[in-house]
Amino acid sequence: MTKRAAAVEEKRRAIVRATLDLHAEKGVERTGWDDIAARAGVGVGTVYRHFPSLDELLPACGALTFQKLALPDAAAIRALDTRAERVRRLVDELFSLYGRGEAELRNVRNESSYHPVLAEARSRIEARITELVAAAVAEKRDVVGALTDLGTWQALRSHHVADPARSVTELILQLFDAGTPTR
Amino acid sequence: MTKRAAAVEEKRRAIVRATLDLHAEKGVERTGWDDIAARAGVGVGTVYRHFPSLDELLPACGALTFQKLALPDAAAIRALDTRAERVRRLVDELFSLYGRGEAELRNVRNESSYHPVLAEARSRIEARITELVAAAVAEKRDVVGALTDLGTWQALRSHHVADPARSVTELILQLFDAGTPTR
DNA sequence: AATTTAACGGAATAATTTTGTCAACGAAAA
DNA sequence: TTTTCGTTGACAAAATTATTCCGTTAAATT
Repeated sequence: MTKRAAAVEEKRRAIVRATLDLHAEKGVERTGWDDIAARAGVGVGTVYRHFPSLDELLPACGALTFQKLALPDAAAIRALDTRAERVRRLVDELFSLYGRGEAELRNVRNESSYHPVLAEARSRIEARITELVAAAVAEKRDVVGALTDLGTWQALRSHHVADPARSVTELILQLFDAGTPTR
Repeated sequence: MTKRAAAVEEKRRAIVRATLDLHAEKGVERTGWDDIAARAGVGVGTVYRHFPSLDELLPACGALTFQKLALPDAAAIRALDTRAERVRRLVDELFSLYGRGEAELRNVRNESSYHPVLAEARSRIEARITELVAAAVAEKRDVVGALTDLGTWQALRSHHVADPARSVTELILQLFDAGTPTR
């Protein structure tokens, strides 16, 4: 009873992967069952057999997504001795997170308003990011939070800044160094 | 023939305003004719009489929106003598633009992919912003562009930074001042 | 005042999209 | 060989969205 089970599991995986792809491409709301079936190379009936409703499908996607995101741990940052090190690490961790989860994070932001599952994912993620920032700096958390925010990263990205992490790290450190603020 | 015409014009205005409100609230795609009619306090038939299709309605909204946005003029920035002044002015202009057109600019970004009208508006807006940045600084346009981008502004906003314009202006000026970059 | 004209409203209808089912099929398991 | 069970995709049901139509109303015209 194993060849069969393997095939089933494979289809299940294909369906989840197809769903994730489509979500990344056109968002959660605009992704329908037929889309998923077509993309996964299976019949609609099969999709329904595995996931009777979005309440089964979305969590399956969510699990994979969180696995992919691999939210960084605040302890690793807190453990570092100097602020400069912590900031550097913070920015590196966050920006590589954004890099590997760009589409997912975008959807979570854009569609959380009308989908509870996404709203919950969003607050989980944002809570963790807040922790990370708090672990890195004790002051100016607002500005640091903003400079390491997804929105800022996207801005750096779309303006083709060569090394976003380096730029932001330096900006933040200057922010603290600045004994005599310019002007 | 004037009392009638005035009433008609008033309805027309109500419809456009309702549409803009709804777009701001839930996006263009999720706004339907019935929504618009209800919000404007008119019948669906009336909406159709004034705007037979989205091809009439959206441009009407667009015109009002661009009027509201009042895209800043690059010449005003270029005319300033020092870089510090130009940067300060750039940030002020852009951030107040973002402040007054937050919802509209968000939609233009989020929905430009599936609506040509929005795509065109987007490129018009972005072209102008690029001009403004170019008028303010000759070097590091990428980073300056990023730091004054809508995404960055939204990040500052959501992180409750007290005075986003001041913060960013200082960051940018430090960026140029920094004789000896930190570390 | 009577008549014409044109906008209005919104129920009714049509079109589209989305969701969900099912009987026939076929390959693995018994 | 027979049974079991996942698969399929055409099809039905439902929900959503778009569009029309005509009776009503009020301004304009005569």
